[in-house]
Order: sequence, then structure tokens, then C-alpha cells
Amino acid sequence: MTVDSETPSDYDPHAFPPFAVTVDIVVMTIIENDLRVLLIRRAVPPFRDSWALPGGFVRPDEDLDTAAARELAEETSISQEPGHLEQFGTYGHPDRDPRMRVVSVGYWAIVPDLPAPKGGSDAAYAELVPVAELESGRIRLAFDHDRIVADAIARARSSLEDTTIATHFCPPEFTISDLRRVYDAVWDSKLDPGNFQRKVKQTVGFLKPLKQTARSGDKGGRPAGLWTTGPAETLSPPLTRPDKG
Amino acid sequence: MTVDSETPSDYDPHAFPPFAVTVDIVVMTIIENDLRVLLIRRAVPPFRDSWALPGGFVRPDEDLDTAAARELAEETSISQEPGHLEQFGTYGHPDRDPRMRVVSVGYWAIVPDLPAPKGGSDAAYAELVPVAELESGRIRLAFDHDRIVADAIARARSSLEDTTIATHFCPPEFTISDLRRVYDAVWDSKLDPGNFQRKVKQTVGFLKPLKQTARSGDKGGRPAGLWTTGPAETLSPPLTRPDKG
DNA sequence: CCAAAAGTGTTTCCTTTACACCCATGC
DNA sequence: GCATGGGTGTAAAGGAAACACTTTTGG
Repeated sequence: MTVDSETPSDYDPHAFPPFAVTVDIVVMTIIENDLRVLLIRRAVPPFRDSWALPGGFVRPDEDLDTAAARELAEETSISQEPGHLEQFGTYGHPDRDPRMRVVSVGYWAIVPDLPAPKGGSDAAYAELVPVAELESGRIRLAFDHDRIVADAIARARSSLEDTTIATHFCPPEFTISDLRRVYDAVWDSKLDPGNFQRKVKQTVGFLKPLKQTARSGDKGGRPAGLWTTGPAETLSPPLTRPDKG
Repeated sequence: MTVDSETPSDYDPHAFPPFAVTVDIVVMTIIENDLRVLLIRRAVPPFRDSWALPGGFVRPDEDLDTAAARELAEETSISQEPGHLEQFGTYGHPDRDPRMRVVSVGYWAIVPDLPAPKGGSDAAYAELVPVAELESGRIRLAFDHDRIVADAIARARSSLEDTTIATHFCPPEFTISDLRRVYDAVWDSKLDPGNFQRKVKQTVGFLKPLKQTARSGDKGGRPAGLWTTGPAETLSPPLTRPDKG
């Protein structure tokens, strides 16, 4: 076996035009039991007036994770810390941006309780779009952002199976039904409330019980126990997603 | 909610020094029931004489996947097509290469039946190192390649659970025991031969039966049926990895 | 014959699933 | 009381794990 010893030392900036490196962020939240993604409307060509993902350039002295966190804070005036921010893929097709060679690192973020965009001028620039709108094909995004969002959603759905991140869609204190509604929103499922209850309670480290209970809703019902995120990060055994149908 | 409309149109090459973008490839194969990774010994500083991953620069007109396939063919004189080549993560810490700002996209590849590196001068440059050597901490790699390899191995182990890629470690025609030895090598497990047999046979689309049978080994034994890769890409239900112990 | 590897049968156990049922609240 | 949602019980079905056993080869 022979191996060429090409290494970065061979790099010649004149032979290899520079790449721009950006982070594109898929911010997810749940509103009205719908999984939604934050999109911004482009004000300039190309893809003027199309929806696109928030994102921006990685700075010279920045790690990728740092850049993602900074862009998330800068581009979206989100007050909360994101509950989760994780890389899921990198996109570098030479034609993906007509202006220059851009390699984009995709991150997906969970933000709990994101307030709906206010009406007025702001509403034209940012919107929380239900993923059902995107998956139906009714809304097309700029660049290759359709694929990026699809990959992010697939990763999120998969992550709910074997990690505890679903809790990050919830406020600090939540009921087991709140958590089940997260699963149902992301998976588009209708999990059995009783079985879900047992399952998450017997998974050690998933949830930590609080002494308090929540108030009943407007229409009555037994008050639910309150829980908070436990120390575990992975679920074993995993929560299995039912066949979509 | 407000959103800054920073987009790539704001890019100023003078304000943002260029990034170099490379692909780093974790080539895996199985030799003597050991999962192994292809490493090359660096001939130049930094990390001279350390082991490192093969890789190289993405070209201006190339997609990332294309660059990975090209580098795999160029840097390693592997005659076979890789059975699998998949991106798993991107690494861009500003200090990860002391010479310049490099963002590396990690790919992992499966190559079946990789011939062991021949003796002689070549052997000093490329070697198939058992992952046990790397995971024990006895061998340290250049740059952040320790982490990259660890991530690739984790991805491979996970992929064997719910995809059919394990067949790509095997030659075109293989026995179910061959396939089981792949799982045992990657997972460091000792799966039950009987249960494994039933499990993979009842998973539709995983394996396609051939009419022939393999010859018995030197020490006898009933000849095994021969199979080839089926049309399915995912395993449902997944093959569950036993607790390591 | 025996050893070795392939493949099947069988039993036990555990998890999942479906759904009945009780509990605690608002109206 | 009645509706509503929270939470438990339970029985049937299905899959996983352990292992005995049969099959087919080489020596």
C-alpha cells in the first residue's frame, strides 16, 4: 500500500481560492403542539423575498460551536439560552451559493417557549414556520436550505429516541404530559399517555421529581406532578417511535 | 423578535481571512477479527513521525463528498471501491492546526478485505491500526485526530444497529457467520450464532440468499449458505448492541 | 469415530401494547 | 354530577436471551 504524503503543509493560497465558512442554524420550538422552525425572509438577492435559515460567518478566532452560539444570539433576539445546540452536517456543494464558495456547517437548536413573532414590521423578517408546511412542499427555501432543514428535522426526531433532549423543549418545570406532547409534536404521533408515563418514569436519570404539582387546566382534570430534567443524557432502552401511519 | 439580515453578501475577504477546507478520512476494515483504521505516519512537522489520518484539501470546484472519494482513492492506493463513505462531523477549532485556519470535514469509509500493508519502505508510512490500540490510549494521533477517530468509531458502532452497512465489510458473497464476525469485531461483542442467524434472516431486505454454499474451513464444519447484500438500507427493528462487559 | 461449524427448536423472560379503570380537579 | 386530564392495573402479544439439539462437513 502506498500513501501520498500530501498534508496541509502543501497548501498554496494562490492555487486554492479561499472558502467562506458559515454556520446555518435550524432553531426549533413547539408552538400549539406544532414543531416549528425559525426562518428569516431574505431582503437581498439572490433568493430575495425567499425564506432562509439564519446564519453567518465563522470568525477567524472562533470555534464552530462558538460561532453557532454567537449567531444564534445575534441573529435572533432570543433572550433564553438555547436548551440544545448541536452540529448535524456540513454542506459544501460548489454551486450552493451563486456568489462565492461557501461551506456551511449546520447546527440545530432547541429553544423552549419561544414567543411567537410579534405583528408589525418584524413579522415580515422572521417567522416560526410549522415543519408540516415545509415537509408538504408548500414552502421552498433559499439555497439548499430545504435539504439542511430536512436533515435537521430527521436528526431531531432520531435524537428524541435515544437521548433526553426532549426535556429541553419544556420549561424548567414540566409535567409528564408536557413531555409527551413534545414527542407527539416532533414525531407527529399520538403516544399512549399511560404507557408513556411508566416508560419515562422507569428510565433512571431521565426525570427528577419535584414536590409540587401543577394546577389543573381550565377544563379540570387531576393536577399533574411536576418534574425537571434529570442527569442522564442518553436513554437506554430507547423510546421507540411508532410507525407513522 | 428581531433578526439581523446578515447574509453572505456582507462577506469581505479582507475582514475575514480565508479558511482552508479539508476532508479527513477514517478508513475502516476488519483484519483477523479486529476493527482497524488506516493511519499514515507524518513525514513533516508539525507532529512529525506521529500517526495521522489521511486527507487533503477540497478543490474549488468539488463537492465535499466528491473530495472525500477522490482523496480516498489518491491518498491510499486502494483498488476497491469503498463500500461506504459518509460524512460524520466537522472540526474547526482555531488552534487545531498551528499553521493555518483549517476546517476539516470528517468522513468514514468501509473498505472490505483491505490487504495488510506490505513490508518494506511503504510500511513506515501507512498502517492498519487496531482500534483497541487507539482506545487504550497507547497511540496518540496528530492534531485533533484522536477525537475525530473516536467520533467515527462511535458513528460506525451506532450505524451497525440500525442500518445494513455491516454487509459492506464483507466480500460480495458472504456467510451469515462472516456477517456476525463483523458485528463482533466492531462492537467487541460475542453474539449468539443461533439468535443472530434468525434475526438477520427475518429482517426483510437485509440479506438476499444465493443458491451456492461456501466450502467448509480447514477444521471441518457444516458448509454455510452464501448470501449477498439485500435492497434494504435500514434495519427495523434494529439489531441491539449488548451492554459492553 | 470425533471435532467443528451451521443452523433449528424450545423455553424463559422481559418489554411493549392496548385498554380498562381509578384519582383529583373545574364547572 | 359530569367532563377532563393524570395516573395505575392488567392481560395478551411479541421479541430477546440462553442453550439444547440436529445437520453436515473434515480428519
